[in-house]
Amino acid sequence: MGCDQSTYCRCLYYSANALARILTRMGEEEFAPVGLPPSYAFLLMNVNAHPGSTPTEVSHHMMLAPSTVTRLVEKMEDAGYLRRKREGKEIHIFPTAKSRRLDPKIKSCWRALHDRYVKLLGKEASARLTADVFEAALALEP
Amino acid sequence: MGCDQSTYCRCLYYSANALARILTRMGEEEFAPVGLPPSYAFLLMNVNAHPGSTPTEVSHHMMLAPSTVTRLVEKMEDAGYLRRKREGKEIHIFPTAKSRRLDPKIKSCWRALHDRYVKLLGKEASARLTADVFEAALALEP
DNA sequence: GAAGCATAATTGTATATACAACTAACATTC
DNA sequence: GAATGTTAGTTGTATATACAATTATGCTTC
Repeated sequence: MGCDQSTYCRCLYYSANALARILTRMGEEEFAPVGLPPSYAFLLMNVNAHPGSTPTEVSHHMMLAPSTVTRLVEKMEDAGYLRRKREGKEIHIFPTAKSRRLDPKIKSCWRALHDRYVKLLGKEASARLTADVFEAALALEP
Repeated sequence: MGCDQSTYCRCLYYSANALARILTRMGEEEFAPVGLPPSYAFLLMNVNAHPGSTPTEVSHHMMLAPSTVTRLVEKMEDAGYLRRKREGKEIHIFPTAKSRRLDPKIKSCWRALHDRYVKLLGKEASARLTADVFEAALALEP
């Protein structure tokens, strides 16, 4: 697949998007046991680890736009996993018992996802790639 | 931003998606002069280079699902950039004059995008990263 | 040459995400 | 203490993308 014309595969926009799509699909498969798409599971994991975070904080942690966090939190509140508390102009997000109970399962799916790509890429190579990709994201961030 | 908890940034799902989102935004900015989002511009570039491709071929080149290609081509046909010709059970996609005329501009925006991230990451590092990311995408592809 | 299988493309519907515009609360300054 | 600016969050709307189901065509085999 791809790259017989030797131009696309030298484009980081193209390659990074291709990789992200593949990992998103893998993530959806591996997170199926928790009954939530990976982005929601990540949000719960984040709030479980940092109860009382504000949307702004979450958006920094997860490198997402604030409006995206609003959307995700909204749905998880409707589904009974999170609770929002207004305090002045800030909002604090808290996990419910339901979210806490799910935490071990989320973490085990997360490990399964990790193991799956490590098996295909190799332990060393995948660790290096992940670090390089993350570093590039930081360097390019506006 | 991100990664003060030292867990997320070791997750390729998370890092790859973060990088892809940043590059998508950069792409949107750099491709603004052609008046099309980068994914459409890429499609035109591909069809200009390979007139008569089938959607299946394009979906392989661009590493996209066939249904996504249908959607993209549809819009570009409506906008007068592409033309579909049925031949038996296959479809062949051709550029119109409008698409061919746009080609140099698309390529110059593409170069601008390239230059922009190279400036931030360095020539060597970005070439290596792009190659590694692309190779990983191939290795993980189902 | 009809019945069933295989392949190509499309459509209906859903997720993930963002930007720009807006609202609400707070801070500053005169 | 009213006018102005600033920050936090939300909402309206749009893009990018996919999966599963469907349609349309062609291929095989008996």
